[in-house]
Amino acid sequence: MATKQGDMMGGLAKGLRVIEAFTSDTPRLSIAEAAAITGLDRATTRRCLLTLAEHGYCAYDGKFFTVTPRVLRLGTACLATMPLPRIVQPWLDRLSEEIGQSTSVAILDGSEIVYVARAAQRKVMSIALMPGSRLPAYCTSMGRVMLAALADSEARTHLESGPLLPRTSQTLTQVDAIMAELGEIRSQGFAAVDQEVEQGLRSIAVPVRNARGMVVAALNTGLAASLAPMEEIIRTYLPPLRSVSLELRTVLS
Amino acid sequence: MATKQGDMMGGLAKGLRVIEAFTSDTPRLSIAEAAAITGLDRATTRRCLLTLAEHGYCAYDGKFFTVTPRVLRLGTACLATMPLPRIVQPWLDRLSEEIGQSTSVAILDGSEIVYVARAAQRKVMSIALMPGSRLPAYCTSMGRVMLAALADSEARTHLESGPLLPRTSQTLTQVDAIMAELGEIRSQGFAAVDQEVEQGLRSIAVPVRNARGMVVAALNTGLAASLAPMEEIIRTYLPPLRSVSLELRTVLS
DNA sequence: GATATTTGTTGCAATATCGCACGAAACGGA
DNA sequence: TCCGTTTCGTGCGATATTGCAACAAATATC
Repeated sequence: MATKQGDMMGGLAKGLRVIEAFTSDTPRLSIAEAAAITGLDRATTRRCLLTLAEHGYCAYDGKFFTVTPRVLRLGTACLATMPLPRIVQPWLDRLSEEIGQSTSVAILDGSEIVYVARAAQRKVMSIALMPGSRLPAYCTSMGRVMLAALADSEARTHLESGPLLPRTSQTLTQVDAIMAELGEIRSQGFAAVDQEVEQGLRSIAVPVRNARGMVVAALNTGLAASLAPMEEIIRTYLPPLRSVSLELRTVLS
Repeated sequence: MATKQGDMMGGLAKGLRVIEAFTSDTPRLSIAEAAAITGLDRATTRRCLLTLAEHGYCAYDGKFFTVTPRVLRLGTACLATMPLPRIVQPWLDRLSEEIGQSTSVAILDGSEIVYVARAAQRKVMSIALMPGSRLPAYCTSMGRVMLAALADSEARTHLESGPLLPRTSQTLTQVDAIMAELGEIRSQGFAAVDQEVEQGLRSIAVPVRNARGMVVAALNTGLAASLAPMEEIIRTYLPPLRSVSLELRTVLS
């Protein structure tokens, strides 16, 4: 019953691959370039792009295609349908004000975390994070908290699905080392990451559970490593994070 | 040459319509519901949804479909390819700090504005705005600034493309009245909107031009109406907004 | 609890798409 | 400018998709 041949639409799947071919590294694509990235035939890629252009998702200057803000509608359809951002934002704002640091909530999508809400205070990371932004799960505090909530086999699958790049000199890049860390996180109930995502950034995260106790997201805060040692960060910020997580548990269905 | 029959992919266009059927009002859809919204045949809708599910864009519990965070990738493909957010964010942060108010940058997409960057200070609006959020152009300061940059006929087309709802008692809802306001904005170089989007919110916006002088976005700030009369807002905040807009002009290609 | 309505699924003929192959056009390097 | 290379656009047979119609299962209505 699953994946029946006649129930699939090849054209749709191909078109979505073409949309995803547009990244910050390749914001403008010719037909041949898009074909090379997606692995589709040039003729097919061309038809996809022309269709996307016809419906306003792409702009075409006769040579290059670029995606238009219209495609944002596709993505925000998701954020819009997700009650989580709207629910957590007030808590995030209050928490951020209380502790004087940026706070974020993210969910897990495969081996990546996706920011769904954020209350920014100061800029500590070089990258600008906003709802929809993605970071790999293996090296982020929120990612590890959510991976730790999965079965070992499932977490391992996600860790093995992509390259574990050493983003800094301290990044754990061995699956077994990260699996061991997940065990630690599971028993202590939070994740602490010391400059593994970015040099000079320390962060801690706690799981966010719904009323049934399932981990549905992660809540974190991060600050410049120069401001405090990890131990002090945990002592200072873990209690308020846990407190907000507990409150959220009662309001999340 | 444009819109040639054989160069279009019906399946892709239909699938995108199905994705857009998911909104905050209708976050969970059965096959028949999605078919009703999109106007597609039930069989076709089913094939679209199954394809989306197969590729991880939808989740299916046997009865209802929901979009997954995976579709955010489609939308953020756009934000990621857009250099604008990354470029303006530092300016926005500094401006926001300097004037002590929230600032935003948005672009125009048809008759709507789309937030692409934002530096939040205090919460004045009831709705949470973030990159990707949309508001109608006709009643927002940024929307009017960008409509004013278009040819009259084009601006009018956009104004007439959707209903001009009175969001507050002060919202302009007549096309001619808004067109007159656009003329005013064009000559004075900024837009001031007094509680037309939301009761108790005043905002002003200036155009953001690229090096060639084309209006590519709008920059605004807004604050609670109780804090200052419009005149004072203009006197206090217009100069710093203009200053940032001028600086941006030199860095935007 | 029986009937009417809606919904999910499938068969099938009409129709559209796929990807290969080919010619034309654009590009790049000497 | 010339030639080699790449890219674009298109014709076509093989193949996949479309939407109608029909039916069974699930809901809704009385």
